[in-house]
Amino acid sequence: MGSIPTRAAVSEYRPQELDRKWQAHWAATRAFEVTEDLSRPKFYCLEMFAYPSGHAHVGHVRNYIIGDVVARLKRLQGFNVLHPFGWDAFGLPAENAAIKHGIHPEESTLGNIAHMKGQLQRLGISYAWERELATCMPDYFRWNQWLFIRMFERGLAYRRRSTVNWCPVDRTVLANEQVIEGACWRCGTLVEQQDLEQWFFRITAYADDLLDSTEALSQWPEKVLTMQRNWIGRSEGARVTYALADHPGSVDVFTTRIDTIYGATFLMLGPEHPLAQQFAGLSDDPTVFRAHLTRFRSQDRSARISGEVEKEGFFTGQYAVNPFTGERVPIWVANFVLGEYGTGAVMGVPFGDQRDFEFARKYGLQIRTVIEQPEQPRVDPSTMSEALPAEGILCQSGPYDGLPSGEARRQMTADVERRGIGEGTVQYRLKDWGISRQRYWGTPIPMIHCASCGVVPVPDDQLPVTLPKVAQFTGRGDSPLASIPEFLHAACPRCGAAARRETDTMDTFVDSSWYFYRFADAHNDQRPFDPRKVGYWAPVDFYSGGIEHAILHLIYSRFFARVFRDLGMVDHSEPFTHLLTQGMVLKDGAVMSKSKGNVVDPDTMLQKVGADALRLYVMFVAPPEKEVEWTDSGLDGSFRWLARVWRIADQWREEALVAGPLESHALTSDERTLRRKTHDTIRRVTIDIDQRKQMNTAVSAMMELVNDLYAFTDKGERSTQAGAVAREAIESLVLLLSPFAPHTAEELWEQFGHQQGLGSARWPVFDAEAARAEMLVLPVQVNGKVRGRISVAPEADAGEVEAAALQASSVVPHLEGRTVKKIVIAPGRLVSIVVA
RNA sequence: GCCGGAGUGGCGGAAUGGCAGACGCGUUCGACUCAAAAUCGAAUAUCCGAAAGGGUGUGUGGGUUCGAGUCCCUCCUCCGGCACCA
Repeated sequence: MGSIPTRAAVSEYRPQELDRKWQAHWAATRAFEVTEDLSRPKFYCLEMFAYPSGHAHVGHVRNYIIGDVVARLKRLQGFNVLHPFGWDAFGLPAENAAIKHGIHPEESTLGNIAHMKGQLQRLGISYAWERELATCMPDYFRWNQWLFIRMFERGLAYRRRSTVNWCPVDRTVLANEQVIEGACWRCGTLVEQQDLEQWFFRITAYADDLLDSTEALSQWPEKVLTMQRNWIGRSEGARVTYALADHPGSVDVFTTRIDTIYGATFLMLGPEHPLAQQFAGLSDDPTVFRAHLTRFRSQDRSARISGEVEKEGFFTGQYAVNPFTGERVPIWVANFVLGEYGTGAVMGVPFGDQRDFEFARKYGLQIRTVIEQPEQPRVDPSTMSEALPAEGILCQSGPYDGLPSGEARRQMTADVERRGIGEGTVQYRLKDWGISRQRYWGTPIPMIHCASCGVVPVPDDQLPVTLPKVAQFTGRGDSPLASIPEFLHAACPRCGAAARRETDTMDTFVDSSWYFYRFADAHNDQRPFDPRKVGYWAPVDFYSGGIEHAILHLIYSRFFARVFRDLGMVDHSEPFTHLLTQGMVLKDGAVMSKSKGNVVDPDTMLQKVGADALRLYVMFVAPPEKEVEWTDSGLDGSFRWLARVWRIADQWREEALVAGPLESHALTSDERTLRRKTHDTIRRVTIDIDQRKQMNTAVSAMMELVNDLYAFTDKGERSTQAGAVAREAIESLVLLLSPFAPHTAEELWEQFGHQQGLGSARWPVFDAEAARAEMLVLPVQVNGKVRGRISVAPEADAGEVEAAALQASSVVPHLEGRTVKKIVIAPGRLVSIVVA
């Protein structure tokens, strides 16, 4: 039974033609450009901008499609939608390519941008391209410099010595990302550590703000919030001063367990601790002492590579006084004490800390029981096989005996404060953000070093400090800018004397920490942005991107939002209201990469099936957060389905065009059924995209509607209203589909007689009355197993439903000879009968 | 080690505590065709059964409930993050 009536010849679905036609139309009508409009609600939809590597693969593209579905939905819902795109255009790969191939980074970057922009346009992503920005352009990075100076003025940008990764063969500093298992990614040489003067951003000033506000980010994935909280790593404790026993001076330690201080039988310094150096001089053999220190310090780095390094230490020959017990305790240097956390020194409590326990056992240091559990005998240290970190009741702790741990911490902290030998403090794992890069292809740090005035900012009216043209990239020497005399030599802005320009550039994460504000006012040449424009558009309502930025970019951006807030330029603290972290697209079980040769090129797919099938497939294959494996057969399926939509629309077009208005009271049963499906689909697709961000189930819902449309068509029913009902179904479908398959949708919309285009269409409205079922079919369970089903009116009361259930022919046999104990009715869901 | 997340057909996946496997891929069958492709339709967890029907089934074992993929507890596996943070 060939179900398709053979009236007119069915027109063929040729998506590539539609892509061209509608992309040209959108460009000509500037369909996605926007301006501020206070009469309409705004919606700022953003995908993380791209590093212009040269070619976007389908893994990148997935993110842009997710954002485009949301942006197109929101436009149809009547929002004024800002949906911009730009380029994270500074960075090491371009500079390394310059070293290797001799192409200037600017040239290769701009070329890559042009190519990738073409790729995105061919996908029909609805960007407001007039707001496009590239961070490597002076009209963008001058505002990095402007902001840097504002931060410098407020003490949020400062300079100090710090340790960096240094490759001795390439003679250059490497970013952490470029250190692969302790070695330089380019030449494979083991990376060394060097102390250099570096610029830092004082992100730690906002540690509590950043931490506390995670509570308010209700539309962020819990996973990302957890990662950020761990990264900030707030821990409450106390700083306690130990006096040296035999010399003037003291050592501060940080502890979260001051309640165990009576068990602190020794003290440990990290190898970087200044006192360790001093003690070397006092020791019997300073040379051996210093050799140990050096060995520990180099160990610390290799420990990160190999994982575990055995806990080791040595006695310094010096003693400190435990301020609570008054005992002399030996001071050791230990290889596992971190110089950069807390005070760089810790008290050793072998009873309660596993590391201290192992250390004490190894070197025969005293272990003292200071916590006991109610109703249990006091632990004998000689029988312990591991530390007992649990809280409990203090013992052998002088006047604090009998106190529970928490209360003891409060009292003991108060007591050290009263005695002036410490205080309650908070420590963070978060460190200030080192932004100096000894590289060329980045934003020059706008500072001048003057022998008499010190570090002086470049005056605002001399910004931007631009990058000098470099003819040859050798990859040798320190900062490439340092070897360019025209750049290096500058007059001090304050005294006019000959001075030296800062030759480091900024970490590219600076560029990406505020680009979302610049999009609101992308061409402002007076300031980074007009606060009124940002006030209209920001914060970003929907932000999507890779999970790899869960900490880095997303915490830096939250930090910058606070800086702008405190500069009075934005009125919020959180820049991204709703965050979606999209999963990666794998091919052959691995992340796509050029080196693995498993890249799926979107352009190849576009030639094969068109933009819409690619977009639809990527949305249908799995929920957006999930990692997915690319399959060609799935793509073919999406193409076939779009062609199926095309054909059914073609079937009904003529009848739809001549059909009169839909009269809901005059419909046949089949017509009412299709109508119900239409409106149920509107409801489901709207919720799936708008609220749940489950694009895959939205597509499923549309597929069901199309299946029902075919079934409806198959019945051959041609009442006066059939065309009107089919028209409503197809037009609704076209609108629901348009965020996913905009080219096909525009074409069908036009074919159904709409001259205005989807730009002036409105998202379909769910009609609850049309979606209401006439009869409900309820399953009937007997003792938890489905034994039959009954058909009841939606408004039937409990008594009627109960009676129908008990009389259902397939149910009756299961009730025979048994007593009905209970009947549970889940309204509109099922009936559950419990029998004895 | 600590902190997250996840385990459902051959595959991707779906299920406000209410008919497990929607939708799609694949496979099989039918229609159309001289034939094939495309298309349209049907079937497709598993076991017993000719069928009607029945049993079993969402990593493991328990629990709560009239009812558990979903909630609670135990364990196993996988993925991700942090990892000597005192």
